[in-house]
Amino acid sequence: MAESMMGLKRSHRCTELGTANAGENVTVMGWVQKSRNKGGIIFVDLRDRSGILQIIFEESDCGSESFAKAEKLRSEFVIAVTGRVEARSGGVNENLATGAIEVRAESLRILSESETPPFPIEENSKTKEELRLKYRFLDLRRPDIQRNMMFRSRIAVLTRQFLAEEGFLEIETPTLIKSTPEGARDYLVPSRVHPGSFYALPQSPQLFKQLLMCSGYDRYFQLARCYRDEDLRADRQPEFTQIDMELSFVDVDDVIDVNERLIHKLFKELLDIEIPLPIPRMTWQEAMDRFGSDKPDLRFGMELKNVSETVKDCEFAVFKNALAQGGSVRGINARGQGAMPRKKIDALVEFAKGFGAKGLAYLAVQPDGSFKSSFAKFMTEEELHGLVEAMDGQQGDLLLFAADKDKVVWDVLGNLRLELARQQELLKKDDFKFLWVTEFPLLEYSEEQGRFVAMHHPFTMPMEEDWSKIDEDPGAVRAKAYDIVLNGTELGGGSVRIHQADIQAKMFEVLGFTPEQAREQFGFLLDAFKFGVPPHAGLAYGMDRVAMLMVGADSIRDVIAFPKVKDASCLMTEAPAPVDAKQLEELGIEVSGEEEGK
RNA sequence: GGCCUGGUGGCUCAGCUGGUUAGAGCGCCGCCCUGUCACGGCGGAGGUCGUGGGUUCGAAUCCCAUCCGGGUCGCCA
Repeated sequence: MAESMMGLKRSHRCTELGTANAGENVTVMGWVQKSRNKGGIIFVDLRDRSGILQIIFEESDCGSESFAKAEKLRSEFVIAVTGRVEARSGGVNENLATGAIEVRAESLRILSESETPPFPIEENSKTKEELRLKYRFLDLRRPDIQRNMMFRSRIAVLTRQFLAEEGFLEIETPTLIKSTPEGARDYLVPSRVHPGSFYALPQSPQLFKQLLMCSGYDRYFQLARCYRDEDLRADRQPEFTQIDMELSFVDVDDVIDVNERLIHKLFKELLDIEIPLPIPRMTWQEAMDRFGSDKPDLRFGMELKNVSETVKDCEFAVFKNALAQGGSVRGINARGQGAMPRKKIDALVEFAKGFGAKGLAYLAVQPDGSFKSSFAKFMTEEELHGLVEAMDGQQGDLLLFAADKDKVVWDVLGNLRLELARQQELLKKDDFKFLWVTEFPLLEYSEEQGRFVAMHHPFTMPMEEDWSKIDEDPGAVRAKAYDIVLNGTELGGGSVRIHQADIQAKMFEVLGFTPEQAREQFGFLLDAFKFGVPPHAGLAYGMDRVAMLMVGADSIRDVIAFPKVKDASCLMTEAPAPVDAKQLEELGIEVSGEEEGK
């Protein structure tokens, strides 16, 4: 049934036509969004990636053959229409960019017919994501997803353009690499030629971009696909794209400068939003103390206050014990929430427990100035007033306190702060608050592994003034590492890298690598560093997250053409899937009977 | 792996304190309609209530298991 488009050439996309084209003969092609057959006159909404255009069919214009075909049109048929652009003689449709015009069809070809799609191809789809992802090729036809994909493309193009102008070279690095046990789990790829040996897919191009600096390329970037075999989240996919860069002969400020200008350009050109420069900076310590998070959302206040000093002599056992064990007591002030019903407060307590809190102490300042509190009976009137004052508590405020180890207190209050903001709808998607978080700890202690691990990665440069503490107090050493944060999301991160062999050797030692293990894992990098390596630093953005926040999507899946679901499978292709025994045999991989039977 | 949440015609949902032939809107199919654009009118088809088991005279509804999504904690150097 499908007709050929021989002899036809598309002249315009649907919304490239306007009143200025009235009288022109045009050829448009696309999908039938909707057909309205009035009997002797048929209106067809034609859709392509640019938008919608109304076609009008009357037998006197298009002839009986085309008219008969027009009567058969159904949703998602692919058609080509040649005709004349006219100002509408009926009413203008204000909802359509092309609402003032229509194309009066002179001929119609049905290039492809369509079954009725399993769900409507429309904006703001209410269809379950499960179904949309199974038919992702149809879902991708929907205007909002198409806009997202086009927006994403512009991010990529502008980024390339900007970085090229700044002297960056786009260089590709391998995606079949050597596995490194630190960090996230690797995806492994078996080698046929080396049975029993595996490549890993990169979690990032980290080592290669550092080698490029050694090799003198000076400024590198890449839109790099990266892979991490960890569980998914709304903003995490097993494969994702980094805007990855590395620069030689620079320090922190140089990296920040060029990236602030990149961010400014993207927001200006894509959203016409002027991001004020310089972007504010905050040390990791300050971020934790004020917001309980290393990626604070600055769209609202509700900062944490440390009241350990204020309550240190009180008789409330929860506070006392936390302090006795070296922890702290901190609080947040939910302004105007003093009348929150008990049930809702209890829900907040449960929420807090989800982040490791044993409980959550609260104090509501009543309109008459009296207190309603879960712990008032353990404190003197004087102590209570001191606490309220320390929290700047006004009438009608709700004060919430967590007491525990610092790490728990930060986590609990940092997340509680976000939860309260969500409840009060303080998080506006079109409000973009950037922040650099700097001076991250170099190392953090892993209870699980019983040793210090790199917070960023083992090649991160410590701050010179802290380096002397590496032996007696490794946890106190700060790093020349920085994250770029937007509205509570970590958009990207980077660091100055170690380029001195002695510091690198010490790092490996602290991380528990023997010199042999370090050699085995990173020998090529250590070798490279023997032959003249420039000081260098870099940064990588999660490009999907950048796109997600810029378009206001709730999930990273909305800006990825073919995303995977929670268990890292693809509902459309059904990857991953079992493979032929013969394939496995070639790879030298044996399948145990148990697995086979499963 | 834990916790929360959802699965009922093609789509979105209602029904869920157990009780006749499981409803609605949209979509779909047929006929009619020359200015529609959420077109309209008339008629029609379409559902093993995710799957399996159990309780019961009787299960969409209660119980158990399991599958498939979503959120989140762990995890993500």
